Amino acid sequence: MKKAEKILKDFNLRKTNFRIELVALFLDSTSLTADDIKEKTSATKDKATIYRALEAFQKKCMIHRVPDKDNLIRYAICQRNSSCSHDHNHAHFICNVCADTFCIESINTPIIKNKEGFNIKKSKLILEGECPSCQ
Amino acid sequence: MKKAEKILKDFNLRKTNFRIELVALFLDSTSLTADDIKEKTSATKDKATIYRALEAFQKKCMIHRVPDKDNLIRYAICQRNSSCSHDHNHAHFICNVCADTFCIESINTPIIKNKEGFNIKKSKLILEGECPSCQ
DNA sequence: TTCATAAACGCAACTCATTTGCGTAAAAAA
DNA sequence: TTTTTTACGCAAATGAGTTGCGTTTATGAA
Repeated sequence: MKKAEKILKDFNLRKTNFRIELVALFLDSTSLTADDIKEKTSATKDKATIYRALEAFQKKCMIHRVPDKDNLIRYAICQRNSSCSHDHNHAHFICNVCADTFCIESINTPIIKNKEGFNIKKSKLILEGECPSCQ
Repeated sequence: MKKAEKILKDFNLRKTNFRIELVALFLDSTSLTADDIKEKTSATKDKATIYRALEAFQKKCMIHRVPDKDNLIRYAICQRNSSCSHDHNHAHFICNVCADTFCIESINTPIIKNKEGFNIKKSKLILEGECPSCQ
């Protein structure tokens, strides 16, 4: 069994042609939008199928949402698998050139004390610039 | 001359009824979406006018874009005016209850060294939780 | 292996924020 | 005041994402 199929099995997701291809694509990509997926997969051209697959993957925490340069829906595959219990407390980097978003696992989001009466429960850190390939 | 009118003059923007009302609304709000503006102003009901006013204000750096809970276009008035030269290197707080976005001027976005080959030019820090009024 | 069933697919239609075109109205400059 | 420039307001367009629904497929039980 290929790696993509094993992942689907581990996350208790059905192994359809499209979803197998999609997982393989995630394994080979830093992050993906619906449009990226449409371009880079052969199996389907239907956006509803794409969005529903993304939603299903995300519910099982196989992928996680990442920020996008143009506010599109964009996901990256989770590095540490396991169930949804693991945190996604790493920074994200958006490349201004290729518009891809990268997970920077070596930088954590800061832990910030409640301030000025705000009850802070979570923080997100988004970095911008040029990725290694685009400099 | 009222404060709103002075601001428009200072930023070299035309003083129309709607824009005067809109500046006054910004002065009285933490942040605003197009929908907020539609609800809270009397002068117009037209969304094109609203979006064009926001774009014009932003180009002169009278207002700055802030993150939104639902990825809508949302702006806040700039605290330190002056031309576009001033930085917006403060954190933003999104309230999960009222969905408003607050500028937290007392928290700066972190300055992060280039890492793993990424050329980091800018950072954004987004906090989430409950604002003082919603706790 | 076959059958039943729950889930995924594919197509079309829809929603909704935001944008654009264009003729008219109103500000600012001359 | 006249001219020029910009803003307004209406309508139509755009485009990402969603939903409905009939059909197909994967899976698990018999």
